[in-house]
Amino acid sequence: MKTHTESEENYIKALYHLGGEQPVSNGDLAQRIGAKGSSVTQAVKRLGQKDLVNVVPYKGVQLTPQGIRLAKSILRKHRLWETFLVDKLGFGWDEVHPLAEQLEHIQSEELVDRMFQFLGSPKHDPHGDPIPERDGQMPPVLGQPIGAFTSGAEIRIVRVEDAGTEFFDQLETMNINLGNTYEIRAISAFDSSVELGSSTGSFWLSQSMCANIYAIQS
Amino acid sequence: MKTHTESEENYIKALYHLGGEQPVSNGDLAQRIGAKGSSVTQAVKRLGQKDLVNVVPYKGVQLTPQGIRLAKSILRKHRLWETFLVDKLGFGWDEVHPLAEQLEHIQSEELVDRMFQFLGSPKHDPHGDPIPERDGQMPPVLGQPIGAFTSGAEIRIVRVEDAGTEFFDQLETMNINLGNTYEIRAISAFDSSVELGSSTGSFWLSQSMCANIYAIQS
DNA sequence: AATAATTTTTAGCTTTGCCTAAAATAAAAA
DNA sequence: TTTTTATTTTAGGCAAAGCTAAAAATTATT
Repeated sequence: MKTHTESEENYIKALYHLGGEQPVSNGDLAQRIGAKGSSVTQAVKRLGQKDLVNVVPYKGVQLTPQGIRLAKSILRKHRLWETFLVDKLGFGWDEVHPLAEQLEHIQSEELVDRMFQFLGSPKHDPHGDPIPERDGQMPPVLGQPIGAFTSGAEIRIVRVEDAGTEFFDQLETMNINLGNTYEIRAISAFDSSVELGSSTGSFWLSQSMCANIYAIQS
Repeated sequence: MKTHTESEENYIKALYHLGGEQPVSNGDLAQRIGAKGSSVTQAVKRLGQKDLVNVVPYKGVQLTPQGIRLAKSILRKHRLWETFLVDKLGFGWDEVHPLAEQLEHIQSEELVDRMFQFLGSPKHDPHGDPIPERDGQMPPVLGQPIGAFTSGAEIRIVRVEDAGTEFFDQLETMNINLGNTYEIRAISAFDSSVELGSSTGSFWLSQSMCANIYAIQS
């Protein structure tokens, strides 16, 4: 696999994040990358010449199969690094993202493979997001938002949205972690907040918290 | 500490490698970096504007105290990453250098500190080279070339020069590793090769091998 | 000391990747 | 269906980093 610049990889990542295999508008891409539209126009032109994207002027940009492969390999690296940083180095959930953005550009298949092994062949990263496999296959996206369960359900937290530092802080202060299990005690008809119960007591979770926390029936 | 480009960091590293705190000629630097003299001239001009080096045209370039601090911090990262790759991921001695060259540019004090802890606060990297400390202090450079010992001495291997893949391969096939202990059985008056003995037998080491392997009396 | 050889610098060109401002196109409103 | 608004592209600049070729300075050799 050829080698790409960091900027190129960032565009590919953004494209995959925004549209997956679907086309993405110049404007959305510009916003995501944090550059001006004109810069994006030429950047995607360069990517087009490398057959990583298809560009239809004034219409949108779409990843080619090659582009998708690359996007997944970057995502794999990103999520493996996050797993390493949290599991092995003891970083907090909210701290690892910017670091992983640097580390994901390190070029070495061998390193990725060894890291994967070292981490115990994880299927999901510390937020519960699926880590693409070597061949590009995606493990299942786990869980449903807590708000989707009905009263009485026994649930286990399996994933949290990357909804910013304040959200992660709130999780921390409420001592909510992946793997925790709760019983849904009540759902407010007024504001859709949810009462979760465990052996150590019970507490209420706002609707916006619930929307960003995913669980499965256990 | 401000943030620098990878190219800048590579120049600083090369400067430190070639001259330490002493001035270095344009030509030597160019050769080390793998660029043309003219490119080096402008590069060091840029570094001069950032107060990382002092440039005397036609004479040479010298790291400033700031530059030295930066050089050591890069070297610290490089050697910590090498340690990680070998100790934790099981890479071979000869494989880690190019990878560490990428990883040494990752910007995060926190990451370095945590990695240092995770590795057990190592003082030397897998080749036995000293890892600069947080504050820039250098642990001792260990050992003397094997050729410097006299017959009968009990020695322990503590460091090997980074003398290329073939050298490392040879170490591997001869099963020579850091920490191994031997007795110096004989020194050839003809070609200065050395006979090393251990519990499992004895063997002869050429002068060039000896020159790149460092040991201490044990 | 004068000339020859080497090293270093300057001048000018290339690519990547970003910018602003103006022109062109597409989408929405009248 | 025009006209207005919003989006996208082109055109022209700028900085980092590299290059080649020519000029200048330094070092070495008669």
